[in-house]
Amino acid sequence: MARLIAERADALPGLAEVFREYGFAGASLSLIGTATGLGRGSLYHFFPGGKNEMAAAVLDDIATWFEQAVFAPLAEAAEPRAGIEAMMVAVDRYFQSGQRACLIGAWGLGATRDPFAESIAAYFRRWIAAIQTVLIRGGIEEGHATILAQDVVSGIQGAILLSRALNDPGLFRATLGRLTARLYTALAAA
Amino acid sequence: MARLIAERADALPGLAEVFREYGFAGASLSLIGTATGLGRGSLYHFFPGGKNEMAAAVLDDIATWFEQAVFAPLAEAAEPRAGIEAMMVAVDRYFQSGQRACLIGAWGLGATRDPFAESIAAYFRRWIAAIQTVLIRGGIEEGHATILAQDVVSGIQGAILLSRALNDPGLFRATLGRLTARLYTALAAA
DNA sequence: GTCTATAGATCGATAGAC
DNA sequence: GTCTATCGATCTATAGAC
Repeated sequence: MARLIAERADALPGLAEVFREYGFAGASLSLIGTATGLGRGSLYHFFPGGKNEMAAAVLDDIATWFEQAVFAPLAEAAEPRAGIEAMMVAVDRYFQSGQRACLIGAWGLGATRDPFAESIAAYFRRWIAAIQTVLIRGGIEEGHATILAQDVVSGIQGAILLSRALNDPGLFRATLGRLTARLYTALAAA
Repeated sequence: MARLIAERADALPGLAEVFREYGFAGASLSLIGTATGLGRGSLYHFFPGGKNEMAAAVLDDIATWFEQAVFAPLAEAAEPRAGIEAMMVAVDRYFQSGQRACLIGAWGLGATRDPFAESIAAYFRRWIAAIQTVLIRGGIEEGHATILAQDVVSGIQGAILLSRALNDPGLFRATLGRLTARLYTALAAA
């Protein structure tokens, strides 16, 4: 039987879960060891740079995942509205209707941001650009597309936060629906 | 000359700053001692329950501050639009155009939420209710007022997060402006 | 590559002098 | 009330056996 953890990448989901739930400072090597099933020796074998390297790898992994599971379907859809719909479905699933926090967003709020500031900023810049491109392709003027894209990303992050705080997944899904409708309206008017 | 820290309340701003920046787990007693100018002995004199009691006191203090500095002007303005304007000005100043994180929002995203879940939820419920009341007073139907109020609170939180992540205070102010405009439009149509 | 043992630092919290 | 000293626990990281 194959080992459960054969390479570095296999540890990333467990790592992400612990970091997301406990933050960088709160994610102890004990918690990480339990979540990944790896001892200290193995963890430092895969991540010689310790927690910092683990965190960087997780951020990278999330960015890669969004690239293929969210931005690609958004850009490659035959039609802007279909792309937006695909993005929203992926977002709702990934964030579990707002009950699963956005690790990158949460880290941007505190001092954890500093060592990873550029990764965090790049993630959001990329997301905004991906939406903006689709809106421009749909005939919306560039400046307006920028504002709409920022509002959507900001709106999704706010909805995660509020939906989690109020323990109300319905609030997240309803907000996603209204954001989608706003983009459709803007596209219809363009 | 009077002591700088004469009572528990005097330590709260320093405590809030450390908790906001480093999170609950990352806020060590060393950092807290430096920020407040208090030794361990004094801290445990004022907060016998340790970090948990400090955190609870900070959450309480923030809720009280919002009550008088944000919700009261919102409710007591002669006219709904003036109340909303007063709220937005207070919010922009308090969150320093999005460069200062919302401690309560950030804590809701991680495991720190658990011991304080009710305080966190109550803060956001109260904020939403305060806006909703003003909108209803302005003639907006209750269900619509709920959605608008949720969108505003969620939008503010998302704008803090995105504005901090992108290090762009202008994004926060612009988003506040658009949220205000949406409420004005809804009020004008009511 | 994975383990245990442990170093060395720091953690939250307490005790007792003043 | 405030301090210093210090406890035991836990932390990150390393070392070395297998």
